[in-house]
Amino acid sequence: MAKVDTSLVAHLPLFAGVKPEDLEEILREARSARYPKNSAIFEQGADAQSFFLLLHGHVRAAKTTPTGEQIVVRYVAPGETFGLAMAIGATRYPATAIAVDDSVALIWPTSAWPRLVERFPSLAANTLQTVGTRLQESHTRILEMSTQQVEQRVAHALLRLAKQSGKKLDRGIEIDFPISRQDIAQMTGTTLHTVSRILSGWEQQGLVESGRQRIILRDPHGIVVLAERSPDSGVA
Amino acid sequence: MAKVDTSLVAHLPLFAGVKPEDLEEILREARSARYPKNSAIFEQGADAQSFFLLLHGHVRAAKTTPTGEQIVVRYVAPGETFGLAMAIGATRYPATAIAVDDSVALIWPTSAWPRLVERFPSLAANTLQTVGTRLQESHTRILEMSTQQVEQRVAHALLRLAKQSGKKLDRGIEIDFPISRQDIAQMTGTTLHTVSRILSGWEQQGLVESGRQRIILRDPHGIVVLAERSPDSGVA
DNA sequence: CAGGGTGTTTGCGATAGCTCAAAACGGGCA
DNA sequence: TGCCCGTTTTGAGCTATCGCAAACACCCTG
Repeated sequence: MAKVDTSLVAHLPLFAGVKPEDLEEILREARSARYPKNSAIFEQGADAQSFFLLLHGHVRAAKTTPTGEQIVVRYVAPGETFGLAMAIGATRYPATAIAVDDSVALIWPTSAWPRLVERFPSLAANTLQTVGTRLQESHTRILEMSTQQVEQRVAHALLRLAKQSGKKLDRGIEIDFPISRQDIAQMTGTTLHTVSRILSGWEQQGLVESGRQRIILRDPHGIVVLAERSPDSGVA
Repeated sequence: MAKVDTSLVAHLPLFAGVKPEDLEEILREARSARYPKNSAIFEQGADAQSFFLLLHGHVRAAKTTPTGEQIVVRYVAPGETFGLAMAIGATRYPATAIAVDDSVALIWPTSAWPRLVERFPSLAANTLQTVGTRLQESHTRILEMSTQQVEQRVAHALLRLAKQSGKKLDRGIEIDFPISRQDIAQMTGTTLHTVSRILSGWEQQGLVESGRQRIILRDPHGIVVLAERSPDSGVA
């Protein structure tokens, strides 16, 4: 277990207002681990023994129904925390976390959280902020699912992914991790078939370029237009 | 402005782990106000000058799209906090809060939050817990909207309302505040027409008894069955 | 007690998106 | 290099739910 360089994480929102020497103390309680592509980090319903800070790679958090349907709760990008069950008073993970790319994360034992929060109250405040933001985003998503059609929802989802994990290319913006039609369907509350049809259409119009688990937004602005277009203002 | 009796609020999750004398200090910073039925407490987009703890009544938090569509984010019951924009680092309210019944709330100025959290770190921890729980619920709602049909979603919504704000009657459980078909539609991502049709059907089967802004679950268990029934297992 | 207004019910198309089915595709691995 | 498997595409019906429209019922007010 290599020692973590504080300079790599000092700027993260989680550690805002934490003194460098304190940060070192916090990091001493963590270990780091590597997760190969497609490996599970934790399973929904399992005992929440740890919480995580993603350093490299990308992680998909998904929730499964008793009947086996899944939705993608979110994609975790480097610098973000996940598996914070303890912070919300849960003892089990409410979702499953899978590395969608080779990934590296810092891991703290859940049991360390109360002590850390006591010693460094800004941790609680910072986490509150993050969780609050996620709650907002979650409400936005509900609003979208209630009021928008599938095409607009897919547009919004891609734009968010591009903002969070977009890689600038000459030809456009590429989503920087493998993502399937199925994944997008599970983010937007539709089926992979519908997503496929939509992307095919967009490809024809030159809005995107896509392939197996790969999407490039060639005309981000055009997609913004789609995302904001009111349901009936179709091109005559 | 009458002084608030600590015994009324001491047991609330928000104040868990706060010493009685500290609680008094916290309450000294608050004032209380009365909101008549159907009055606005704050508007989406307005400057978040205060945060609230509901003492009596019921409050509906709703989010509006640029195009005027609304969804109900949640109903606030007595003992719950709302308008915590500051906790999540926002300066404007992300939703509109309306008293659906004559209501009374404690009000703190947003500016007091940082000081309070500094002096009483358990406030942050407790709030984190609450917000985390709401995030969970929010994810559950997304899961439902993605995977269930309208009838099941309405069933779940009513069951949650009954649990949160149900009043036991001989004939069943009554939702203890005025709620319209439209409101339920905005909680479940459908239209008031569809909700009306569903409730009419249920009324025929003796599952509910309902009228103008009033719903009584006459057979809660029957509704649980509906809520959990897989999409296709209709009665032949 | 009548009037007006909000909330509710119900009918009747219209349709977005689902389901089922099958073929084509692409990439990694032996 | 060729095979195999997971992913994507596309077609063709089907239906749950919406959208519109109109009639209705209840409650509060004057």
